[in-house]
Amino acid sequence: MSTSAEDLRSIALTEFATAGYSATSLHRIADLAGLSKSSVLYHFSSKETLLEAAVAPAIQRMEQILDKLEASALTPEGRRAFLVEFVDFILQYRREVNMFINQGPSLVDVPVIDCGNELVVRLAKFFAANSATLEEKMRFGIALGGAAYMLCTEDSLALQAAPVDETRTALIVILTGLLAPVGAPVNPED
Amino acid sequence: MSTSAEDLRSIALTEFATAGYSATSLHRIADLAGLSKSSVLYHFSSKETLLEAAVAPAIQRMEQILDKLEASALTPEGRRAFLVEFVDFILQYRREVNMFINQGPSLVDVPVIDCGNELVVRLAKFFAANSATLEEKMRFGIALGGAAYMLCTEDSLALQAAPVDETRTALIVILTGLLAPVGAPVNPED
DNA sequence: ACAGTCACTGACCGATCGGTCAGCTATTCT
DNA sequence: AGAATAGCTGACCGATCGGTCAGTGACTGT
Repeated sequence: MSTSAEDLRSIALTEFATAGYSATSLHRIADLAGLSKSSVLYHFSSKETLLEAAVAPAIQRMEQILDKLEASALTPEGRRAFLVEFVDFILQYRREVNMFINQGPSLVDVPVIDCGNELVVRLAKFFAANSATLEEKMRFGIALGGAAYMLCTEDSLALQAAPVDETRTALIVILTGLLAPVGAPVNPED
Repeated sequence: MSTSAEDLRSIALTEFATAGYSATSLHRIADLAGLSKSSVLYHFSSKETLLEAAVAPAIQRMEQILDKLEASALTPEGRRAFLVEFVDFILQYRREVNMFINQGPSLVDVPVIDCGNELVVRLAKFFAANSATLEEKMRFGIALGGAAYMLCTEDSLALQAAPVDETRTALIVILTGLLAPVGAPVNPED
């Protein structure tokens, strides 16, 4: 059976995302895992190493998505393909995305977080380069930050839990409307 | 000359919003203010008191806006009036809003934060009660979280600073589109 | 039987945290 | 002049932080 290492990674990720990295002690992570603090430091040599392990998969995936986005021409089809990929990405890695959105700016000097922040900047620059107006740039920020916020606080805000596929569909619709090129129809199927 | 109390409040608010409440030490606040930690605790009897003083005005204002919203019928005009008020609110209190959006869930048990979180829930419930579909509810969350995210990270994301009134106009346009009743025209002036 | 590795632990370390307290200086009030 | 107050400070406190280290029991390969 997969030993505690993966459990620790997941527990730490959840705590880092919900309570905050600096507000989460190794002691608490150990308690939640039913281990001692020393055991946590046996699997991960430091708190920062644990953070890196927690967010690394999300960073790799985001790099893939960005590479593909930057390589493709910005056709409407490419834009929509990216959007679906992006929605699936934040659905799958919602805890990690929440960390970068909420704590990214405050966790500078942690290398892996800086790396993630650079990805956000890359994404922002790509959209900024393809948007003429301030409004378009802001649409991107609202879409990214808003989707991440929505996914990570839906427990406390939404009064009942929604099925993932419904959430996914709604997200795609909303983000499509937000990120559509200015002047383009919001519902292309009309 | 306004003594250090108001300076401390503002410095603490900025640090709490950008670095996080638990990641900000009284020592750092004191340093930024050019005072000693003891002086900070002279003006505010505890770190939590300082936090309360920092966010209290925003909470009061938000309560006003919510009272007015809940008292008014949900006419399109009322909806738009609220939206403008809300945009001005997050523009004026962007640091406080950023705190509640990013750290609200993690700072439970701090009474003043709980109070602010209740306001967010009140706002969410109001919109949920007036929206039939999951998508509509999510539009609210994306609008709120996205606008707050955009305003508080525009320094690191947007490559040049935008004038406040341009940001305001763009925000109103985007949020109007997001929060418009389903089926309503996005641009009513057509 | 024995050496080695793996998973884990408690004791301990220095640093830093929020907070207390006695005391200092400058100004104000009487 | 003398008392009181406001603003501020350094020394100090217990708690907790991330991290180190010596050791322990279980399991494995020889």
